Amino acid sequence: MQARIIDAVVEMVAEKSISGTTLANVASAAGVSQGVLVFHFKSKEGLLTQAMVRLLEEYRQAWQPAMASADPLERIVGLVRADFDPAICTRKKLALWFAFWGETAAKPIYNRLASESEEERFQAMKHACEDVAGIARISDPVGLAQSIDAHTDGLWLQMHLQGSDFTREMGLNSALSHVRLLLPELARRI
Amino acid sequence: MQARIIDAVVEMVAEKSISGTTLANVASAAGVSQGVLVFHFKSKEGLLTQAMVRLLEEYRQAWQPAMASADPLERIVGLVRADFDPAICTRKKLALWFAFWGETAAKPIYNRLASESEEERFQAMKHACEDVAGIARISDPVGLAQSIDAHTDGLWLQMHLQGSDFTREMGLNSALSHVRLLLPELARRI
DNA sequence: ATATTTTGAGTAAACACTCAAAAAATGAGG
DNA sequence: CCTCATTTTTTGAGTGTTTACTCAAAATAT
Repeated sequence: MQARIIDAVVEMVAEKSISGTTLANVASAAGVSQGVLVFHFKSKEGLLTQAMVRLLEEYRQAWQPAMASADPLERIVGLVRADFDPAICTRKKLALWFAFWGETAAKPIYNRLASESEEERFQAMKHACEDVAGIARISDPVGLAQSIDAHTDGLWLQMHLQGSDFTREMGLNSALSHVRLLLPELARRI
Repeated sequence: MQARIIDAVVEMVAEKSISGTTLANVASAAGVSQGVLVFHFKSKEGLLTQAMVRLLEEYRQAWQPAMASADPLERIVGLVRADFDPAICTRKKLALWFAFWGETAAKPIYNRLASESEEERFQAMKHACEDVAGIARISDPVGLAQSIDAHTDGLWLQMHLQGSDFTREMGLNSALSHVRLLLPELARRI
């Protein structure tokens, strides 16, 4: 039930953004009464917060497994691939990310969740880049990590704005090309 | 008067996001009645649209002048610097960009404006990168342009989320370092 | 005198949220 | 396996507030 409700929230936020998401249309989309939304999630903000929590958890589950590899290059590529995973990088979910990012200035809770997620993922990328400096000549591993992350974030923006003109596959190719460019010594392995 | 009203809209959207921006608090912030908002801008959406138009115009005015240069490298650096211009890259205005990007999935008008602005700027970057291929060995000028744009967009996201921990100067340095990395032959000139 | 701009009280609709009552699930004793 | 008391979940009509927007009248500019 809770999952079904959050599904409906995701649907509504993706379609109508946060200002257009109401208890009424979430309840209608989930096929339940408005009362049950408040019973389970306390408020509209609780509803949206849980939707964001689930989004961030899904995202973490997409990149976390790749961190088990001993090879730092595999970890870097794993992190990049996760950003363009078919389960993660959908039009709907990109719309969700941007909807929440659009509210971070007004709602500290969204900012906290987004920052923590971003930071956790960045630390993983940073460690992988620091480790990869052991097998390739890298002058600034932290800068490398920032550059890879910034690039993928920028591609998300382009995918979000350009719609279906810019596909997931194009994004992944661009992101991997960028990594090859930054790690020419290891390019043949990517 | 119109400018004063749009100032108030910018203030409110930055502080309370789009869902928290109402005719009442915009009117109050501008020191005018609600009626005059509707008289000048027809609707809340008209008000927000004009605020976005002004934001995009300001942005264009920040990068457009640098396109007059005959040196493509100067144009590239000019485009990057514009993204971190003190008049452009403020916390308030970043909040505005993300607020509108958060609504693009729901409101086609914001999507159209954002896409057109993004596209126009990308063409400028692409031409500069194609031209710079004449003075440096560049295998993929379009990829270069995408990479630079994606990187600055990603830095905007980090600045937006991380608040004052990540300053404009840090962003500019990171972006310029990235360009140096991509154009090693011309790095000493940047 | 006429046109433009501004006001502010007013309106209907939409909003998030409440709550008493109904329905469904749970689990212990027979 | 049933019974029934208790708890948990769900309903949907209802509440007060806020919302975007209207409009006649007043103020200001031309």
